Amino acid sequence: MSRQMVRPGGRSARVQASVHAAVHELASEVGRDALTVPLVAQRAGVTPSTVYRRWGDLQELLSDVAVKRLRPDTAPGDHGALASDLTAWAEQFLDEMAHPAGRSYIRDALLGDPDGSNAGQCSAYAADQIDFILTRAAERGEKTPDVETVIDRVVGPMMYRILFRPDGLDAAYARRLVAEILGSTGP
Amino acid sequence: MSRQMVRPGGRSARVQASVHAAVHELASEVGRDALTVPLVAQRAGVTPSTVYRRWGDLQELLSDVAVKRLRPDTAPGDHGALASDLTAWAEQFLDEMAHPAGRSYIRDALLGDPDGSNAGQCSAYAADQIDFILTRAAERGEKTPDVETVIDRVVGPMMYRILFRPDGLDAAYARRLVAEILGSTGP
DNA sequence: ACCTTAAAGCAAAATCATTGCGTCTAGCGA
DNA sequence: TCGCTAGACGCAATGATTTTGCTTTAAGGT
Repeated sequence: MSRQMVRPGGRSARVQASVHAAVHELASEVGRDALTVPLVAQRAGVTPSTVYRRWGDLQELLSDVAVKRLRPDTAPGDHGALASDLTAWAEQFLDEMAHPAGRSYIRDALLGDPDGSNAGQCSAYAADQIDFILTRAAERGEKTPDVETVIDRVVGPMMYRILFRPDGLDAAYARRLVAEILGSTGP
Repeated sequence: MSRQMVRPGGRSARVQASVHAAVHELASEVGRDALTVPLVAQRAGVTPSTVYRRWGDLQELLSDVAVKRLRPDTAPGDHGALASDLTAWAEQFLDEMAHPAGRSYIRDALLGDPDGSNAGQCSAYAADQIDFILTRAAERGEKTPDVETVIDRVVGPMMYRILFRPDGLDAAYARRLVAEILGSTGP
């Protein structure tokens, strides 16, 4: 259940950071599939029981780390027009998510507690970014589709292909989806 | 890696059937999260090492079972027109997949060997059903979108919401997606 | 009917997961 | 500032799962 810190500062925070960093490092050293709780714990300098107590099991931990990694670290760029903003965002999204590492993170995020908000978090990140882009466009006076429409027509299809048919995805696909949605709503 | 049978008939097949059945039964008796390899093996009347040798780990086994369960057992119904056929199919698809059990199967299917074709299989099942519907409509002389378009505009969005935002999904959503795609291609 | 070999059983060893209990420390009120 | 207190961690014992070497079984071909 991804027990969150009750005491944000201090040791608790250090342990969390240390464990997250350990997952991160080991994932690239030995591969995601070779991760085990004892291995991560040793690298993090904590005991396995600490990890089990805080995260429950390896899946929860990985899910937790994945969500953090999937959080966008920067606001969508401003290219002056909705079409360019959305296209650039979709291209970058697809590029990051379609890489093997990105796919792993997504799958891990889907695995956390079923009712837990981990997958929902990821969805919310994307929705926030899209909302930001659309709001900015609206302030420019552009006619915009709403967030749900963009999710249905751009994010959904991209994610489906990333998860279920990871081959043959490229930036042109993202551009096509964006072009189609703007064509039916835009100027 | 979901080692397939090299010897289709005989003991190998019986073991596979027995193990699959055991997963199935136990999943409904004790819940999917309580499944363990030893438990499944005992119910199936095999030794755990057999399961580990054939499937590698529990995830692969569940993924294998999930794909089998997700295979449609019946051809899409004929309602006389593309719009009704597609709508009915989408409604049923959403209904089955959005239920907790369906979501579990999908998530399990996504977990198999990353390069393995388990997730791809599921996608292919849907594509086949859609192709069947579209081909039948074309034979009636109706103008139809192509399969990829239906996947992008109907299956992708539905699957995204099932996986990432499982709340507030209903048949009306499926109907809306189908209506929108036919509106832009159809009569 | 015999041979070959993939696949299953068996059992020991290794690794991982779980849990009770004592210790420590961050955060809080006096 | 100085204790309190409760949550979080470490340690260590216990139980369960996973892995592995070796043996046995039986399917499929000759």
